[in-house]
Formats: sequence, C-alpha cells, structure tokens
Amino acid sequence: MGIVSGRPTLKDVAREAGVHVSTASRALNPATQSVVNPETLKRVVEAAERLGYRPHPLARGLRTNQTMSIGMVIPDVENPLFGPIVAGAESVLVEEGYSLLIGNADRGIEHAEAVIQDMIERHVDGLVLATATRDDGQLAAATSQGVPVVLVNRTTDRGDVPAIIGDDHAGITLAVDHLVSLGHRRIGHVAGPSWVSTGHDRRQGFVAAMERHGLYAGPDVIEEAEWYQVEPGAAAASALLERHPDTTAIVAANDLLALGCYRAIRSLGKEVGSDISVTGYNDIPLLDLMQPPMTAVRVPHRQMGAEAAATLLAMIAGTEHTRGTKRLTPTLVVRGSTAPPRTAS
Amino acid sequence: MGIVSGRPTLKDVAREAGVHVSTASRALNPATQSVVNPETLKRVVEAAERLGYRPHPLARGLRTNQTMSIGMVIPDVENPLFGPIVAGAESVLVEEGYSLLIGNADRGIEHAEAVIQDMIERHVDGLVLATATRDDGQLAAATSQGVPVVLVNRTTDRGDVPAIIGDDHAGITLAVDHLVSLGHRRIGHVAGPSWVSTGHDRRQGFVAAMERHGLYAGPDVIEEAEWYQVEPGAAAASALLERHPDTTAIVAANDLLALGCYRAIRSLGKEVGSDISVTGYNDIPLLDLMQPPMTAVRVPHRQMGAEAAATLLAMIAGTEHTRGTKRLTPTLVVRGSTAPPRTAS
DNA sequence: GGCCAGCCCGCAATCGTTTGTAGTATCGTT
DNA sequence: AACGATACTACAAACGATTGCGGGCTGGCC
Repeated sequence: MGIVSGRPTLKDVAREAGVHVSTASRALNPATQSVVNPETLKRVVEAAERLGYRPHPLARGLRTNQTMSIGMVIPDVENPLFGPIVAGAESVLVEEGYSLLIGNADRGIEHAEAVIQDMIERHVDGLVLATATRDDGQLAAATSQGVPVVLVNRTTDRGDVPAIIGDDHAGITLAVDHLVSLGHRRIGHVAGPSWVSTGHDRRQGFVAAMERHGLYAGPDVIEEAEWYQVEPGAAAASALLERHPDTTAIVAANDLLALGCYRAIRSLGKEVGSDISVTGYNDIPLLDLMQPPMTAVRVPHRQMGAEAAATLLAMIAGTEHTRGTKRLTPTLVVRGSTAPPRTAS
Repeated sequence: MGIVSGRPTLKDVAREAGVHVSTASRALNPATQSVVNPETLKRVVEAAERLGYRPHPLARGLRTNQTMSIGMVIPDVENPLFGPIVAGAESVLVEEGYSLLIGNADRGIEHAEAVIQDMIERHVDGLVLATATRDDGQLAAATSQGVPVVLVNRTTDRGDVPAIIGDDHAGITLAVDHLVSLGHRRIGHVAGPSWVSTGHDRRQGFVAAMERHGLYAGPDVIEEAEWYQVEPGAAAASALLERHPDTTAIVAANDLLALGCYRAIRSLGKEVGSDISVTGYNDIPLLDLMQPPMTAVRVPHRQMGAEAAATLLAMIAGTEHTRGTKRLTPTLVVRGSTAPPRTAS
C-alpha cells in the first residue's frame, strides 16, 4: 500500500494521508499551509515525505502559468567571454528554484530573434539577452509580449530595457590613464564594431579620456574593427600604425583585438610592450600566459551574470522597478604588454 | 472576432474553424492529420495560421508526458572546453524542436548528483552528462529512473552507458609519434587525474605508444597532476624534470597542463620548443597565440556535442540501440612548441 | 429502398496541479 | 439551547492539450 507504479502524485499523497487532494495541495504549499490544521498538515507532510512526492512542474506550471525557467540567449556560446556570465546567472537561478534554458544565436540577429521567439513560446518566465545591438527591435517584441527582459553585457541606445553591463567609460579611462601615466601621448584606439554598445561606448570613452588629458583623439587615430576577433584586430592595428607610425600605444576595445594588435606590431618587426604598448579589454583566461602577458581591463563577468539574473527575478516578483542600466565597475590588471614609451621624455 | 486577449488556444482555433477542439488537435498534429478531411484540415490550418496559434508546451507535455527539453550537466561552465560541446549539442537539439537546459556542477560530484536529480524532477526527456567519473553511481540512478542518458567527453569504466568521447589512445599516439619522429627518446608525461577517463586513458595511451617504439615509459616518467589546471601542471612538470633532467619532451594530458609545463620549463631557465618540446591536448582557443604556439592534439568538441545530442535523440525515439562508446578521432596540430631535441643524433 | 461499411468528427476522460466556493463541524456567546 | 462566527476541509472547475471510443453521415451494393 502506498507503493505506486510511477512517480507519486498529489492524489497518492492525499490518499496516504486520508485527505482530499486539495487539502494536500494547500498543506504542501508554503503560502497556503497556514490555512490547514496543524495536525493534518503534519500528516500530509509526512505522507509526502514517505512517498517521496515531488510536484509535477508541468501540471503546476499549466495551472499557475509559470514554468520556473528562464531563457538566456548568447551570441556565441563558443566565446569564452560568456562562460562566466552563464555561470553567474545559473548560480542565482538554481538558488531560487529556476532553471536555465540556453540559446545560441551564432547566425546573426535574425537568428537571435528566432531563438527569442522560441523561448517565449516555451513560456519562459523571463529572458536574459546578451545579444543586444544598439538599435534593437527584438526587445520591443519580447517585452510587448509581456515577458520580462534584462540585457547583459551590452545594451541598446534607447536604454529602455534594464541592463547589467560593464562601465565602458570607466574601463577605457583606466587603460588610458595607465598609459598616460607611463608617459604615452600618441595613443591609438582599435575600436569594436560601432553597432554594439561596447564598441560604441568604449570608443567614446577613449575620446573623452584622451581629451581630458589634453591629448589628440581625432578619428584618424581610431580604427574600427569589423568584429571582435583576432584577424580584424590585426587589420585595424596595421591600418592605424601605417597612418601614424609614431604611435606608442594602442588601446584595444577587446582582448582578441588586442591580440590582433600583437600580431600587427610583430609583423612590423617591433616588440609589444617595449616598442608599442597594448591594452586589452575583458581579461579572458590565458591572457596572463601570452608573450608578453597582456595588460587588460577586467570586467566582473560572473557578477554581471549573477546581477542580471537577480534583477530579472526581482522584475518577475514585481517587487522592484529596476528600470535603469547598472554599470559594473571594472579594474585594470597591469601586466607586461604596457611599458613606458621608448622615447619617454 | 477571432481576437482574444491572451495567447490563442486550441479552443480558439477550433471555434474559428467551426470544428471541435479534438478535430483541431488532429488537424494540427502531423501524425494524425491523415484522419481528417482534407478540406476541414485546410480550414483548421488556416485558422491556426490566422490566429497565430502555437501549442502550449506545458499542456501538451502534461498529456504526452514529455517536455521536449533535454538537460546537460557541465562540470565547469567557465572552462572554454565546453563551449563547443554545448554549441554542438544545442544546434542539433533546436533542429529537432528540443531545448537545452544547462546545469553547472562546479562544486564536486555530489553537486552533480543534485543537479541531475533536479533535471529529472523537471522531467527532461534526456540527459547529456559531461561530468562522468570512472566509477560513477549517479548514472545508474539516472538511468534507473528511466531517463535516457548519454555521456560526453568522459566515460565510466563500466562503459554501460552510451558515450561520445575522443579517442584518447589515438590522440596521445599522435603526439608521441610526432615527438619520436622528431628524434625524441626520453619523453615524459604529465597526466591528468586518474579518476576521470581522460586522465586514465591518455596515460595508458602514452605507455602503449611509447612501448610500441621500444621506449621506456615507467611510472617514474609519468607525473599525475591533481587537476586540469595550469598550476598543478607546473608542479607536475617540475617534479618530472627534477627526477629526469635529461627529458627532452613532455606530453601533457591537457592544454592547461601543457601551459603549466611551459612555466616549469622556463623556471628552469630553459626554452620551450628548442630545449624541451611540449604537446597539449584539446587545442582550446588562443593556443596558437602562445609563445611558442602550442602543438596540440585537437579534439572535435563541437562534433562531440552534436553526436551526443543525436544519439540521445535516437535513444528517445527508441529507434536505435546505441549502447556502445563512440570515439571521435583527433588530429594533431603542429606548432612551435615541438622541435627536434638539442642533442638529436 | 434497405443495409452495411467506412470515413469523419464530436464527446468526454485524462494528465497533475491550483484555487474559488460551499459545506460541516466546533466553539463561544447570550 | 439557539445562534453566529470561526476553522477546516471537500467539491469541482479550471489550465490546454491528446486520444480512445462511439455515433452520424455518406456511399456503394444488391
């Protein structure tokens, strides 16, 4: 008796405890168990324990209209940048009983649209998007369907969707200040694509930081890479160095771009660090093992993922009105790729 | 008319098409639509199209007892090794209408157990586990609950669970053969932890490959690292080189261990490549940008994830009896960390 | 014209919960 | 002792789909 074939259901628990299924439900639900007699509550709880009862998430979800799952869309899962973000989000989500659906949108932005639609149709309770572009319509679509959304790592221009991103201005300023304090004055910038906020903001940050030092930061010392990869970075750096051979330092908008700079500098027969300094951005793993180890701005990605998940849950709970953009402050990790310029006065 | 408040339900479609809900269901289900009159079928399909009907996955899942989701448990999401595996699996899963639940088990094996239990309670239709240890009881638990499981990247000793892994013997043989052909004869091995199949198999592969060349491969030329990280790798390599200072090459069981070898070799004042050759394993990104660029065995991780997902789906469909272990053949990527020994005769 | 077969379609149960409502004790109060 | 309030608990209707089963209509055939 009490032993059933499949997974025990609420009905089994109710029968075992000698109560109606609705009473069993209330007894097992923390929110409603105050309305049930302490003694019968105990009976039900014990019965559930004895049978090893676990509520059926689909049945519950069908009734309560929530899946206890949230979706996360990543522009490129293979990029090591996103591992920590996912890990951070996952940790706070499981803590709250949610589970994480991962979507990979590595075939452009219409692909991202499709993935988002897919998740909405699966009735995720919320979305974390790492795929935002500066002009983004998909978000409007998502939010208009009533699904809470929070952006991570990147944001849109309109800024009408809550976002947890790094403080790109502050980060780039860290890099520029560091180089200036080393004595550099002719500094170039290998920028990221301007249609994502990171590329755009870091570029603006670069210009602002330079001008605050009274240094020149015209468009001719900035070269925009097609995409955050080593090759485009090398191409951009080459163009930059050809235009201004007297450049003594390059601030790259991304670690991979910085590695491209390494390559470009070497192909000119010069040495990274001693001849031309380079700074990266993000501080992905293994940068400390490069030759030379790369000085880079470190962004707290894990925390970023965690905070994104947390604010999303707050939105779902409806407690907070997190409508703004939260910028996490980066730090600078100084390594061997930056040094005083050869011609330091 | 036809416009309803929330998401259109099957009942709405039925009303719009002037049929009963069950007929609508059959019309929209590819498996049963042969039983419905072509004309009414057309009417229903058009109505569904017009209303933008999408079936409710929870309702459907509750009835059919499947969630159309599969769970994937990763020992450490932050490890760049798993990005491609996840991407490969995700791509084939979404293709078949499934979605991917990600679980991070970075707090040891009892954590993995818990994550797996969580997913089973969520009624995932199958599990892809990247967390296998050589003696693994959790799998028995999982499979005993009737959930199809396939292992990826690692497997158990018993081999009673389908697994998609790399051919570690072949991979290590590639590395050893390469070094031997360069003229090396005193080769050491920095092994991975022996309680995971990769560590164990690569060690065995090393011994076998060496002996086939008539070279010595006793336990004293093998040093096991505590874990697949740079520091343990450096420690192991140091111990190895202290015991056998005449070693001319090291085969590492993993890229990070190999980077540890780099460090150990340098701390002895020697040079990687020209003095002591080093091979890595997995070929994670950025290895080509190291100094020197690392020669490594490349494992087709993305394919690994894809095949794991595919065999899991086959098991779910019940069509195939994939009971064995599939080993994907690795390749060798030769770069600058391997060279003929200084004392080459 | 009647009968049977076959094709469609509708009816209703079901999956496992949650939750509004109604009903039955029990208790205290006068 | 009657009454109202209180405290639980049972009943049943959802949530949105799938599916076995029965029934109505049509058609063919004699």
